[in-house]
Amino acid sequence: MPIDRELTPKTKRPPGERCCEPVVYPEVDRVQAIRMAEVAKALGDPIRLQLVDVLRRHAGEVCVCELVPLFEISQPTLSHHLNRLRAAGIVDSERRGLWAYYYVIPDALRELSAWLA
Amino acid sequence: MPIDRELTPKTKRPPGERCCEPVVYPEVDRVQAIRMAEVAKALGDPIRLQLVDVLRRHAGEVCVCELVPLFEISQPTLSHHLNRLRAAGIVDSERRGLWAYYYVIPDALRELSAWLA
DNA sequence: GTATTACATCGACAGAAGTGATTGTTATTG
DNA sequence: CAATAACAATCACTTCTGTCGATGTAATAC
Repeated sequence: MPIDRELTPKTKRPPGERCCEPVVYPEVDRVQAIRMAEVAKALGDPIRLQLVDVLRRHAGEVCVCELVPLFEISQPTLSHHLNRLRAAGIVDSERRGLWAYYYVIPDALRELSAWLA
Repeated sequence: MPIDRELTPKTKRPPGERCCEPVVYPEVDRVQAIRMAEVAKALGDPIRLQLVDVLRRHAGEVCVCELVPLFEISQPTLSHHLNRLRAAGIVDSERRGLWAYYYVIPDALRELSAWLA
């Protein structure tokens, strides 16, 4: 697939002169990139992505035991995935009696979403 | 942080009767989730995220040797990250003489971006 | 009290991933 | 031709990640 922008070819440097100085720089700084990459990494698993999909449209409606049969994984593994989502700041939970209700933290996905758009 | 929706608490099941049937389901199916998770995973590294940030605003302008000094990693490691982005279908490259020009594939991020929004 | 249920934590394991030194490949220069 | 430059590929190493079985904990039911 060709690209639609003009290439700006370089000429070979004279011997001894090292490669090009950078001419462009990232717009997102390092700290921002680390934050967004952490969120992206947490979403980088199909099960976690579907979990977030369920949770953000049914906050407070589903307990963990209802989530387990949605995926072909064991309960400890699901618990682990929820932990990873929590560590990334994407979800949090509330306990009511025997049941735990997870929900997506509002605006947790906003920075990444804005950058992607 | 409390949630703003009403919880729908369950009552304990009678002995022997196993846990709740799922009442809600993901809206994104498995195949879709695998695709998007693959993209998210590739973005789940600060360097790769900044790489995409540079490339999508300067397609065809930067050769790899200009990218190396932007990050504190070796050239083979940068090459490895570019390979991962390519494997995820996010970027592709074109060779011109000694130089390789990477660019972000149009719409490669669209599905994930749309789901996040 | 005991039994049971929902969920978390721990331990272990295989496979994936990030890193760099070294080597290989291709193209340009002289 | 030889020398050099840009980039990719290989190898080795360490750390991280997904998975499950077993165990632990807290709450409810009897």
